[in-house]
Amino acid sequence: MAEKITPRSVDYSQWYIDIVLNAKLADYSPVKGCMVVRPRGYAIWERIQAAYDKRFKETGHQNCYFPMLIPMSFLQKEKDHVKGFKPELAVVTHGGGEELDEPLCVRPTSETIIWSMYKNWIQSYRDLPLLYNQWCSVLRWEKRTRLFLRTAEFLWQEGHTAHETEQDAVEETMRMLDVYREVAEQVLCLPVIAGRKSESEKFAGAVATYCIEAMMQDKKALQAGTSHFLGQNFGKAFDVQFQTREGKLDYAWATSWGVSTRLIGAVIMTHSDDKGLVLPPELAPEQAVIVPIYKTETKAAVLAYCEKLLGELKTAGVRAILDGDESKSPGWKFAEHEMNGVPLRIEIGPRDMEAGKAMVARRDTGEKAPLEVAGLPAKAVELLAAIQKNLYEKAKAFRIENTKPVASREELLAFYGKDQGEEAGTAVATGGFAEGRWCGDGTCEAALKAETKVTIRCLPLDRQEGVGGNCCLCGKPAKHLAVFARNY
RNA sequence: CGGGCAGUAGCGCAGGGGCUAGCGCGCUUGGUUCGGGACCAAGAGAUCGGAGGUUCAAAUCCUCUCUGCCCGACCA
Repeated sequence: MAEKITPRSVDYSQWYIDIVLNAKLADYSPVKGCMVVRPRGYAIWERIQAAYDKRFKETGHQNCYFPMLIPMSFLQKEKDHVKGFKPELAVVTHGGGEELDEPLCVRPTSETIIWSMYKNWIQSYRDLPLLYNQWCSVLRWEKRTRLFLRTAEFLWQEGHTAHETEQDAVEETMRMLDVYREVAEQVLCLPVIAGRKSESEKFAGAVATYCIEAMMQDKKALQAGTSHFLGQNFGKAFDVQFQTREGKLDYAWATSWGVSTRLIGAVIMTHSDDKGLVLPPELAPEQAVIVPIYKTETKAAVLAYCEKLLGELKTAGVRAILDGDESKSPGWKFAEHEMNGVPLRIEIGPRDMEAGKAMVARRDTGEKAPLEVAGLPAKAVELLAAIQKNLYEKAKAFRIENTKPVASREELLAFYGKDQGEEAGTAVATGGFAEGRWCGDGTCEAALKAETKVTIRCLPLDRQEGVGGNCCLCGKPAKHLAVFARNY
């Protein structure tokens, strides 16, 4: 099939949709705002899950499962929480043909139902910490949806922990933020900025929200994961009291943290090009594809040569496939596997066979070179590692290139261009990340957002020491170093 | 939820009151091909997004509705 991908320079949004659809990662569902994750997309999700789940276990967490339906009254117990989520709730009012006594909402997140249970399970400091996680889907009635980036129902994981002390909970919040950062960088090749959210961007019900923010190729920011310090808000709302070491009563301290299938969107928008999907080898369902090239009389020999190599690649730990489809020409297969983001393509024809070689092409750089087939499996492992590294480095260089320190309002406005926003159909934004000092006043931030749609993405954790000078927006003394950007 | 655009075969499109709804790609079958999206031949595939209405006659006109995309408002 000759589907064309809209080039990024023409329409970035359409390019993204073209990739998702053509690479068969997901499709629209009959239900508005929902998506079907297809096997190729789900395989990527499984790899993301595996990487995170391993680290959750290593940091002492256990998986569990809580119900999808939550009594409406539970949501109402924490006032900020209900205020934040009410507009996005789906509510079940009937069951078995009869109206329910109490409506049930489909979880938009599970703090409330989980803490209603924690009340029963926590009596003493000896019961703490409670370190639970669940992989599930949640539903938020979104007005405007985009495949993977914002859908009504999405897959995610939510960690919910209860602690004895404030310090323990804060440490947990930061520990999981660091797990998010590490996997994003090492496995997804996403350079991210770890930071704290401003008050206005905080999770409904949290004391503090921390996040990892990534820059997409259109220079907009994407929140890739969040970790919340919930204080005693839910402990109090659900009356989760425990006896302390001193014999007194105290409310449990809480955290929650989540990453979602949005990460797949982040990977696509960070690495892919106009030929299609580009995937970090660690995430790629297939890491190498062998494309045999033969004429009728050379077919058997070429295929045998390919089969042998395929076996060796697998033995070396490479997820390799042989594309033996006889109804497609080699050229078609090249384009197809590029569309699908297979990191390495190995072309083998009679000429290579005679020379004891194979033509190896890298998806990330497009480089193509004949390699000795004898050492190829080991070389493939090296190349995959090199691609993994290159994708991260390239994305990081792009972010640095498009990050600018700003000292004044004028500089900031100039960075984002006079005419704010994007024209329809030319969705590559001006600007990028602006780094500026900030007074910490929410009105300052709100005014900027109203005028330019630029918001404070986060206050980077490692850049807050000795922030002096004045707010780049209002000129008053600054308290923080902030990263500004337009965002998804 | 507001403004704009679009829904006709799996995909991309044409047809804008009239008789059997076309085309390209893809798909099926057979054959020839095979180093960057091959070719020939023969086939299959559509209640024209849905509902209602106007009419002798509706894919085509009218009303409502659903879905997607872009822009805005809202937002983990």
